[in-house]
Amino acid sequence: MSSKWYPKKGRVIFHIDMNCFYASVEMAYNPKLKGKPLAIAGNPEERKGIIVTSSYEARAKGVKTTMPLWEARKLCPNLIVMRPNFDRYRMASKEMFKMLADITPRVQPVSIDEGYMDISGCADLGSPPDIAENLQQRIKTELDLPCSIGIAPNKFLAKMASDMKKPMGITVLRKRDLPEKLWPLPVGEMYGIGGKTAAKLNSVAINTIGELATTDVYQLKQVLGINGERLRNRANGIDTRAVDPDAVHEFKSIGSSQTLPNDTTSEAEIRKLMHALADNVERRLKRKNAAGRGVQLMIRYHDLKTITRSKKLKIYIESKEDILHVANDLLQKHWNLEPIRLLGITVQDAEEKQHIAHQLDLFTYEKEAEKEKLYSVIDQLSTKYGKNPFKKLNKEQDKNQPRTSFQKDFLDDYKR
DNA sequence: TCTGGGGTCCTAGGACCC
DNA sequence: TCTGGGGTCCTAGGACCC
Repeated sequence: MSSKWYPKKGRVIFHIDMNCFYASVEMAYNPKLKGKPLAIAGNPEERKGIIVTSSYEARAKGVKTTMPLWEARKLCPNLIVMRPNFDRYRMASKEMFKMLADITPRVQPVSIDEGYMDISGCADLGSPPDIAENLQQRIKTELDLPCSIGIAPNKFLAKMASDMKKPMGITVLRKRDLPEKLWPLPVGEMYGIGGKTAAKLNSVAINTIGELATTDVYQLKQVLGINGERLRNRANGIDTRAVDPDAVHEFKSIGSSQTLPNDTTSEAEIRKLMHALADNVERRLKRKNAAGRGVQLMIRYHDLKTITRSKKLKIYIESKEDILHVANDLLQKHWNLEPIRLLGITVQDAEEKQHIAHQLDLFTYEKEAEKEKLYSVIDQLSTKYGKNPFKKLNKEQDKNQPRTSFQKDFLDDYKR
């Protein structure tokens, strides 16, 4: 019976989307909040008072994500405002993903409150709508959290489907449903199309997803470049991306940024913030047992103008001192001395240490003197041998080749 | 009284190499 | 003799998402 749901070829993908996640977790913790207009927001005293999430009761009054707190209060005077409790949200998220993993190992978390599942091989558990129903009920009963589930032959359609019925919705979106369920929607509703792209499309009289689906590819490319083709495919229900359970480990950057209480040019304040940011990045790198090969500094000025300046490195770094060293250098070079509103430090090209191989040996030298020496050697070598001596070194060592003269030179230089 | 903080992916130009 | 074309790396910015 149920197996007729499973196509001979092709897949069955779920997208699970937790409804108003932060607000729902708070209500699960404190049921007295249920049925009330609740908003999770930053600190209004530090001008971070924007809405992060709100309950449906608050949304009914017009409260929206990213709205400034004062505006939300104007729309909804009895709004209950809470600061975020990230530890709670992380715990709830972990429990939720465990329940997904009980169904299949093919689970790909995409954020704290949503993820994909590939249940193509789960015919013995029942029809997809039954599996979805059981999962939704389990999350509701055991965690007291509502979610919506989209069922479709690929990730894009599953994502669009989960969005169609909230809260506690289950929506099936098959290819044959597209003309009726997907195509009438405005292009701006499509995942991957934001304000800018929607405006561009509207300017050439493409207003619905259906119109996007049937517009000539070459015409679309004129407006959107290569992305035009991809979006057109999606609008036609074409998306071959796999559900990848490992994607969650393949992070590429780790950053920290913060808006200052007031715009400032005070070097003491700026230095303090730079330390805090570098410290935060170091802590999170450690938690992931990772290191990175580049540092990016972000400066947002008083007028909201934002610049980023980055520096690629020849070695992997992980310590606060190294991160700060590079970030301060960038700040010194690029700060135009105007009042600063926000600073951010990001470590780029990050990798788990176990994947870094030989470079690791190099940054385990902990003593400052050794490190200084290392840096200067690297600088000399890079002028001598090109941009990335270590890459060459690795390649050659990986092949178990005898030492080249290059490697000998390097080691001799380093010992000296 | 101006919109936070965490990310990813893509583009485009210049440098540099072959 | 007089300037092609492909490829990669680096950097900065933009768009988008949660």
